[in-house]
Amino acid sequence: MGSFAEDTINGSELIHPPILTQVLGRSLGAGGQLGVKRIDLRPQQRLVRAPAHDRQVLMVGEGVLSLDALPGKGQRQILDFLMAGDVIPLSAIQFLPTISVRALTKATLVCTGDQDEDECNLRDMRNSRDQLQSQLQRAHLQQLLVGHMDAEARVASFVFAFALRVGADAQTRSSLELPMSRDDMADYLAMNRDTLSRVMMRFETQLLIARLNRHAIRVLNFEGLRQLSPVASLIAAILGRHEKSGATA
Amino acid sequence: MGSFAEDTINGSELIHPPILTQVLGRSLGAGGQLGVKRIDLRPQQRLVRAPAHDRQVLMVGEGVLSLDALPGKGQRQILDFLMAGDVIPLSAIQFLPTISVRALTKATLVCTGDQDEDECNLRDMRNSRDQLQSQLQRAHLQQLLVGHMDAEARVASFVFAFALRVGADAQTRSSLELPMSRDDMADYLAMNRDTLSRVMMRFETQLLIARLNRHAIRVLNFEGLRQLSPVASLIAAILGRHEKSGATA
DNA sequence: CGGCCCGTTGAGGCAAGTCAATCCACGTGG
DNA sequence: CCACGTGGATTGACTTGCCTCAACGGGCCG
Repeated sequence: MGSFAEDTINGSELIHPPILTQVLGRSLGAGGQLGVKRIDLRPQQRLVRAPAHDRQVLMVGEGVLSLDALPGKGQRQILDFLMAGDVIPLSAIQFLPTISVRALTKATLVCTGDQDEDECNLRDMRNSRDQLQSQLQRAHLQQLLVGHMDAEARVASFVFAFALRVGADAQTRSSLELPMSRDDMADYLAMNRDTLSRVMMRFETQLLIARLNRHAIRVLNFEGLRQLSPVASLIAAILGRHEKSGATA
Repeated sequence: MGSFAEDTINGSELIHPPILTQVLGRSLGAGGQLGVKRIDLRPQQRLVRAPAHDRQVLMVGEGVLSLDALPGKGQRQILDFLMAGDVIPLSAIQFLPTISVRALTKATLVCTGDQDEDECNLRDMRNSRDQLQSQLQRAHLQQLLVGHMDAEARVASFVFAFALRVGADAQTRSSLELPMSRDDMADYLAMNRDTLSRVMMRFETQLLIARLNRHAIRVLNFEGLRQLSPVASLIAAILGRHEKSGATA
C-alpha cells in the first residue's frame, strides 16, 4: 500500500513513506467486511491519496481533523472540523486539489465498505448519508455564522457549538479542549487572528470563559455564551440530540 | 392531503388551502413506485409540512427555489439556490423551523420513494446521496466566497457559477436569467443590497456584463469575470461537468 | 396618470482588517 | 536551575471596505 498521508511545513508539503496502516480484517461488528483499514495520522499531517473506490467510507476513529480549503495566495478557509464518528467527505477532497483533510491532533481513521456487493452496503450507505446530512447542516450553520454575525457572536457560537459537539451539557463546568490553534479557529470563523484574540480576551474579562492553557478553556457562563449567539437554538437543534449507536462494539 | 405550501408577505406567512397536488401514479421510469406526487408552487410561495417520511425524496422538477435561513430579527441568509434536478434537503428543513424552501419562480416539485422496501430504493438513495454531495460542495464553495473574498469577487463568482449551473459554456453569449431579486442575491452573497448594486453597475461600466432587464443579464466578458474570481477553477470543477441522466423519460 | 416596489446613488460612520511591536508559554541547552 | 530561543498569542495604532441611512429614479400595474 502506498502512503495516505503527508506532513505540511508552513504550506510546503512533504510526502512521507508509508504510515502505520493496519489491516484489521473481519473484526468489526458489521459482518461480511472484506477488510477494515486503519490510518494513523500525526498532528498537522495531511490526508492525501484518499481511497479512490466510490463505495468506501472513511471515518474518524479518534482525534480531531479539519477540512481545509486552500484557494492559494496564502488564504485558508477551514470548512469543518471532523471528530470521532464523522465521515470524511471524500467527494469534497477527491478531485478538488484545493480541499484536503488535516489532523489537528494525533488521529486515527478507519476505512470500511470495500466490497461492491450491496446488501449490507445499505447500512453503510444509510449511515454515510446521515453523516452527509449532518455535515450539510453544519455547513449551513457556518454559512449563517459567517454571513450575518459579527465577530463576538461568531466566537460565542463557536464555543457553544464545540462544547455541544464534544458532548458537554449546559451543566458541564469541566474544561473544554480546543485542539486547534488560534489560527485554525480564526480561519474557521472567517475572521482575523487578532480579532479572535481580542474577542476571547473580552470573554475572559467578562467571566464567560477562563483560559486554562493554550488548548483548553473552562466555560464559566454557558448561558451567557448562549445569549451572545443569535443562532444558539439552531446550534442546539443540529448538534444537541445525536444519540448515535456506535456500531463498533 | 393537506397543504404543502404557503405564501409569504414580507415575512409574515399565510397558510393556504391545498395547492394543486397531483398523484401521477406509476408513470415514471423507475418501476415499482407506489405513487409520485407533484407539488406546484407559485413565486414566493414557501414549502411547509415537508413529507415526513424518511425515505422520500423531494426533487425540483422545474423552476428555481431558494433555501432560506431566517434566524429572526429581519435577517435572512440564503443558503443555496435549487434548480431542476436538485433534491430538497429535507434533513435541513424538517425539524429546523428557521430553515425553509421558497420558490423564486413558478416551480414544480416531484416526490418519489414512498415505499419502504429496499431494492429499487438503492437507486434513489444513491441519487440522493450524490445530490447531497453536490449540495455540500456548493455549501463549501459558498463558505469560501463569504469567508475570504471581497464584494467584487463574490459577485463575479456568483455570476460565473450561476452561468455554469444553468449550463452556459464560456462561449455562450446568450442572456443569463437571474430569477432572484437583488435582495435574494445579496442575501445569498452575505452582502448589502446597495453594495451589490454598486458592484453590478461597475461590472456594466467595465463591459463585463450588460443588463437586459431586471431579471436577465448578458455576459459580455466571461473570461474577465473568471479572472475576477479567485475560486473560478474550483467553481468549474464543482459545477462544470455534471452529465446527469434525467431519469424522467 | 399616480402609486408602489425595486433598484440605484451619495454621504458618513464603524467594525474589522492590517501591520508592527510586545508578551508569554514552553522546550532546550549550558 | 536559569538564560535563552522560538513560535504562538496578545495588544495597540492606523486604515479601509462595507454597512447604514436617506434620497432619488425608473419601470410596472392598477
